[in-house]
Amino acid sequence: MYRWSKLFIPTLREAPADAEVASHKLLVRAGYIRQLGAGLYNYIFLGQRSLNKIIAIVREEMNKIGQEFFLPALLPKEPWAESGRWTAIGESMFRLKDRKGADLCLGFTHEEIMTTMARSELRSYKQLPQIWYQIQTKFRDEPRPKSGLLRVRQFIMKDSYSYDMDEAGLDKSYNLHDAAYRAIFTRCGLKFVVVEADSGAMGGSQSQEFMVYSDAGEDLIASCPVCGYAANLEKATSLLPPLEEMVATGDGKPELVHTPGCAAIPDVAAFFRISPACDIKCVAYMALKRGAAGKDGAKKDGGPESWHGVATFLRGDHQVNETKLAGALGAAELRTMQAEELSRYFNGPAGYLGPVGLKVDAQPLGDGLTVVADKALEGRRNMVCGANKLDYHLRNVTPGRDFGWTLMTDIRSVNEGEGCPSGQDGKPCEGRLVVGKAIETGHIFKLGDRYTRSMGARVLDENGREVTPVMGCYGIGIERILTAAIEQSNDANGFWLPASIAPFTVVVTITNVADAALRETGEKLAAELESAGLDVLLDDRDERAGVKFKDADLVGIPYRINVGKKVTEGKVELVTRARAYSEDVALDEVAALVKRRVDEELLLEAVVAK
RNA sequence: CGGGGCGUAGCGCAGUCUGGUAGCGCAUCUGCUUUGGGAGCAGAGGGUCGCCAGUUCGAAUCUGGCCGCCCCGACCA
Repeated sequence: MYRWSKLFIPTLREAPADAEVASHKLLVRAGYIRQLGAGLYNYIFLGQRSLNKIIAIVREEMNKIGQEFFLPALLPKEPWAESGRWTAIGESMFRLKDRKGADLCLGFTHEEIMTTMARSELRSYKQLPQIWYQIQTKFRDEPRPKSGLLRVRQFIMKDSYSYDMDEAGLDKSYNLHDAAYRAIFTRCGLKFVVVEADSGAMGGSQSQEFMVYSDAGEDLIASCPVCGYAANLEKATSLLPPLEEMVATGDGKPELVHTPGCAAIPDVAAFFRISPACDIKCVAYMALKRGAAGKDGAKKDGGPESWHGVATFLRGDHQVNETKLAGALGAAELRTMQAEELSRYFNGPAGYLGPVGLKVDAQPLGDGLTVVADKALEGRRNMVCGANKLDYHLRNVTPGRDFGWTLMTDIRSVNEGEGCPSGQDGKPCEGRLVVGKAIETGHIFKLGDRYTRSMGARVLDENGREVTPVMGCYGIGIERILTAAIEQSNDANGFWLPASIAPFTVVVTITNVADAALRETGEKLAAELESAGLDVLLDDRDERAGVKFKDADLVGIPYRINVGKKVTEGKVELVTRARAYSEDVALDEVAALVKRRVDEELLLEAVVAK
């Protein structure tokens, strides 16, 4: 039995000044964590205990579908060079050299490393499918660690990898993970949503994220309250209401209009008395192309890097989504054009850039200018755009007739209030999208043969022919489960965790340890609760009752039993932290009652999980 | 990487502008009193003022450099 008086639970009355989000403040105040450096945290007793409970749930559910491995975190360069990611993953990877000067890195993820196993060991279709997972530390040199445990440089991840003979097999492995993840997050008491996610520039056909709504989150989700459609903003699409086009003037061909001082979209819209939706804006980028590895992994270091000019054109009231854009281009990185680059690719000044008269590359990321037109410009007519000339715009501009592009695709972010893109039987959903912030706690991913092919994994099928297995990868951020749970359940006094992941399920508070009778009763009750199978913390500190109540409210334990004056009447107080609800219970019934409540909670989660 | 802020005792902060040898609250330790919502009284301990260099008789304070941490941004010209 754990006695608070003997433990190191350094609670703080005040939050550290540099903590912003609730979970960060409370994790520190409750004595779960202490900061070591930017994005680096020490996990102390209560924190480690809670993480271990989360890990136990993850492990239990994962063991139903896969096998646990444990790979090194210190990794040689070679597998990464084969896949092309030694260069493709830029500065996010921690790199180091050993005493012989050989390149190593700290594990960022483990597709390559798992696949070295797969290719050297898997030979026959009879051995597939395989699902291998590990629960292990990951290292990422984030540009900006932030928000306590939400974005850190070292964290624990459950990562799994599936190997199947074909797409149908991959579908099965993927669906097994989908179900396992739903069970895990449900058992951890999270109110989560599953959203369509960006599958990235590296290919892959499908991916889903498991999200917990929270203002502390870094992702934006578009969702439809009517049909349940939900997608990361990096992926979401929407239906746009039809627009009234401008009436053509003159001969209907592009016409130069003097628009002095109208560099910004609102000025242009006001000048022409039009909605910004009838304006075409230009956002110019430089895109980084990194050489990928050859198909057989022959090119060990990938090709050279090069920057290419990209002009994007979209509606004046729309925003570029750089994830979509990078995906469409196959670019590793994007940055906005500098002044000198603008003058190299365009004749006109910023604020008056337009698509008419540009020399457009036929292939993306060639030697000239890649032009990407947003899909929402398709079918539009008589729009306004910059004339590539100071203080001049063009009107009567019709996409396709008056200018061309390298590619036309969806590169914009959807906005709240736009129409839901889903529908059934040809009938569109009538819902309007809402956008909310969320924490990503899990991500599952169909990779296809991206790694198995580049690394040369092959097995023989039933007919003795060599085939490249297809792969999926699946991740869960362990600390993020804890963080998200705290974000969704806290108040000014502290937080409460679901019994399944709380460091203790019940704290027995002896209100006055100077009273021998109370102390004895508390000890006996704690022992009774423990033998009922509950994780009990006995608060036997020689502190005033108020101090112990405050601490108990702070540290995330869902139930508290106060052993106080009413013991003489054979009663104790049961406090349910989530509802701040207090009830008197007979001393000889309280252990059974708490046990029943906890079991009901766990059972409910288990049922929902199925 | 760009911008902003901060760095003084375990935590939260004042002192810096105007240079004179460091303080407050909480926490900690001792004693007494107290014991149902972060107690009271009395006493005590604890700080290379982020680091380095400079200016000065004298630097937490002024100057320069560096380091660290936090926040915003790294998308609409």
